[in-house]
Amino acid sequence: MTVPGASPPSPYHHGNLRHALVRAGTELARNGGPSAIVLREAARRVGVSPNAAYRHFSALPDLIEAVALEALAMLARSMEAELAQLSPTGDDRRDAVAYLGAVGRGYVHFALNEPGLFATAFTSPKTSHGGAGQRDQRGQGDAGRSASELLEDALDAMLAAGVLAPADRATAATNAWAAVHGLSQLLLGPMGGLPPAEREALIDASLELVGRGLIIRG
Amino acid sequence: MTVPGASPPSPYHHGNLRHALVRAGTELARNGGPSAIVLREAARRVGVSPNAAYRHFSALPDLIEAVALEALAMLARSMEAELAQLSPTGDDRRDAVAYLGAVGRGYVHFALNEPGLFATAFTSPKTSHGGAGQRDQRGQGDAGRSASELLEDALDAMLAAGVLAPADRATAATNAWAAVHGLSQLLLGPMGGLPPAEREALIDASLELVGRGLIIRG
DNA sequence: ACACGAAGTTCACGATGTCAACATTGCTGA
DNA sequence: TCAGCAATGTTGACATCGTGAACTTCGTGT
Repeated sequence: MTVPGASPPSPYHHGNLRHALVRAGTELARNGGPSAIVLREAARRVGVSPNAAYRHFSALPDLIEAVALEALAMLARSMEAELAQLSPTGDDRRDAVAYLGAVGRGYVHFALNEPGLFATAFTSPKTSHGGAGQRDQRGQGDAGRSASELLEDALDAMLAAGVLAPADRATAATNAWAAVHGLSQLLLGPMGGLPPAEREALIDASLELVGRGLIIRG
Repeated sequence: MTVPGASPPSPYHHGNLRHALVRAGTELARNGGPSAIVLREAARRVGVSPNAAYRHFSALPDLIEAVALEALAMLARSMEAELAQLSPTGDDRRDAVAYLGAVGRGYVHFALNEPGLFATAFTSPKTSHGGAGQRDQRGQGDAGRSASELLEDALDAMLAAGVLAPADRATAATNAWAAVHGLSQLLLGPMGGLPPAEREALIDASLELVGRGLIIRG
């Protein structure tokens, strides 16, 4: 019987080298961040010559970009996981806010659990130095929604439930994203080594502040 | 006439190699970010052999760290510049809030004007991958205050003026920092290429949200 | 006057990204 | 069916990088 995923034993023609290299690169990035993604090492782990990679990536930054996309997908999955353990109360207003909170928590938790991949996900393409770029809409989770789409969904729900002022809708995504992204960055960097308890408290406080800023006063 | 800053013509013994290397490294980081800091290139620009650097830095990460500190100082100076063009109204409450706004604006503007240095400033020491680390309290501006100290000053002023609830004081710094840091990151990355007008508007909206979240309701 | 230590230099090595030329494979059209 | 072709890997080579070891210069204190 032929196993569906297994490639027939051909020393040449790996089967799906591209995926294998991305996986290896992801593993490298997991500890060590984007700068730990080393083309030769990835090839070595896959058991292929270094230059074979050039059949699938124009150069190193291309591999890194592919890994970043993979990381982005994992981010989305982390959010989905948090959303999954949400139990709707039936109160649309409350549920919408809870939705947003779950999205935020999924984001921060991914950053904390996978610092290397998180850093890689937001290492901008080419030139590597935080420059501009919009890889954006790919990197989807299991439900086929990207991280940014999940956030937009939450905000739409809030708008529909009437807890978000229409005037704020436009900037809400950026503001919420910024708050959560910045928090993650700080928790990983300058405020690393914070005891988990305090950390969780800080996350909650931060998410609450986002809420306070966004939610219609009443 | 001997120029004050010029070192006497000694081919050996550069005079202040360390500073020179940091300056060269800073220039490299300015375009290209932390990964563009190349020890050999820095030495080359200073006109010295690569290994001379090892008399002043234990290894590459040490140089990068020094450049990061320099970048942090520039960040503080950017904030100070924004603060300088503030004209107090005499209304403590209003002034305190304006102070916080200026700090935030200085932060974001530095990030936008010097993306490479900004990225370098927040590249954590060693291992390079966003891990933990607290270089923190150095990297001061011209007034001798670090970026984080300037932020704390603003919050203290708000507390004194009664626009910040004492209960919020503890988490305020992190929240404000996170919002501004995240915004910078987004503006540089996924939302790069945003027309300057919209960008400024977004910055204002974001800073206002921070205010809304922090300022005592009334 | 002179040894000594700090600051630079040269030589050398292993690793990396990438180019050019060559080898192997599997599919495809006559 | 089978020759040939494009895709996929391989080998060899090169410039560059970070870094260790040994040597050289030079200002200084005794």
